[in-house]
Amino acid sequence: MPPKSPGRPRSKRAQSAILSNAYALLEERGLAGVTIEAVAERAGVGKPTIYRYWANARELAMAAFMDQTELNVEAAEHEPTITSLKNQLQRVVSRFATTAGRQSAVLMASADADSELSKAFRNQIILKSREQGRNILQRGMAEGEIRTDLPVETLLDMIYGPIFYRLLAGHAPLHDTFAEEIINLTLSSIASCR
Amino acid sequence: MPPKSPGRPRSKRAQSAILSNAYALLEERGLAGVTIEAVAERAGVGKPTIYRYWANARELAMAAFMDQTELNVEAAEHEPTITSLKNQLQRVVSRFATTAGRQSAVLMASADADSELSKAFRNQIILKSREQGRNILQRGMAEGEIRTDLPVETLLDMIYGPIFYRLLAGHAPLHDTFAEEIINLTLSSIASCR
DNA sequence: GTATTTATGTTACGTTACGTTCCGTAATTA
DNA sequence: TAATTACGGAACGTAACGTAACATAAATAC
Repeated sequence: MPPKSPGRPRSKRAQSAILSNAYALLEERGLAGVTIEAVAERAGVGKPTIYRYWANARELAMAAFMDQTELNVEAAEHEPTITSLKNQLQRVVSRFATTAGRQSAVLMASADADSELSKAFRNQIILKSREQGRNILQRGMAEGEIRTDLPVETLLDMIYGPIFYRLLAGHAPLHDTFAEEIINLTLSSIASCR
Repeated sequence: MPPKSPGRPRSKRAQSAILSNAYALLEERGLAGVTIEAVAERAGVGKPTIYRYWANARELAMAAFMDQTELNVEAAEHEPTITSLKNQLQRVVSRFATTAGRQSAVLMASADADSELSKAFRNQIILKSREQGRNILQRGMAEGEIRTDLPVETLLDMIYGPIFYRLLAGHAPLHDTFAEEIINLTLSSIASCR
């Protein structure tokens, strides 16, 4: 299965040492602590090896964060929409209520909008939860649980925006009941008339 | 009126040249373009003069942004709460839907949480609108227009969070009807039963 | 007026991290 | 065995940092 090209194959050991040490530095010292030279030293790797894969320290930090993040949980089939929303939002809150999660807002803010890796980071880390939420809402609409006359994009921003707002401004922590409160507030707006 | 201390007084000309050129660079090239050396050259000022006032380029950029920003509009006395909210949110959207406004999210994200100037920036630029919103809501509660059994902090995050979420992720622009849509969605949650 | 004090702009310096280049060595295919 | 590709190490030029030393300018104090 490995591609039979000649030459020394790329070292999986180096690759994963780079990513894991970059992530560790991101947690310990924040984005500013993720310098190529620091990662190279801690990972026991040469600087050119890092530059062969990533263009700069920011992109490496994004790759490291993505490498450590998996948010792929499907909603249960016949769950009420509100329950699905609460569960999903709670998972998102848990992921970002960490030291490194806080840094993801910094990463996104400082990202070069044109780079491919920035787009991937935005889609996979920042916006994936929003896409999942859209799917849940649309299922709820199809099943008649959710009103269909709403500006869905704005509604999604009101559900997921508060998380990144708190990460950014830091005026309040992402506490346990945050997800539930958001969905409860949303609920009274979006539920079909009964 | 000027304090009668001996010695050459601090140059108002230098001070304002530094701030305005820093802001111009922030708009033209983003936060990364605001380097001390670039500002010093454009402002016709020595580097040590800048360092006498600000600790580093980030703090200077924050000061420059604050210097250019005034968000102090009082709500009309006997306006309905919903109208006040819409007007205020619309003003906030207008301020941040600019090139430099976009950079304010970057600034906040990269801010050193411990610095005095960072705290001032957070309070004056990022959170001031939220405080104004809280005042409007509380007035509405006192006058019976707004339910009083809601988690106000979370509600505020759902109103102002979407703005910074869009600045950060850039998945959609801050268009003209954004403020109105947010408040309309909020409205059905918070209005007293009629 | 002269001395004192404080700020200004210039120049120069050491430091950090950048991103690149070159090198000898290692690991794999042909 | 030859060819190819990746590796880690060392060295380099560059950009901007933040600081220090300096002569000069602009104010107050005597």
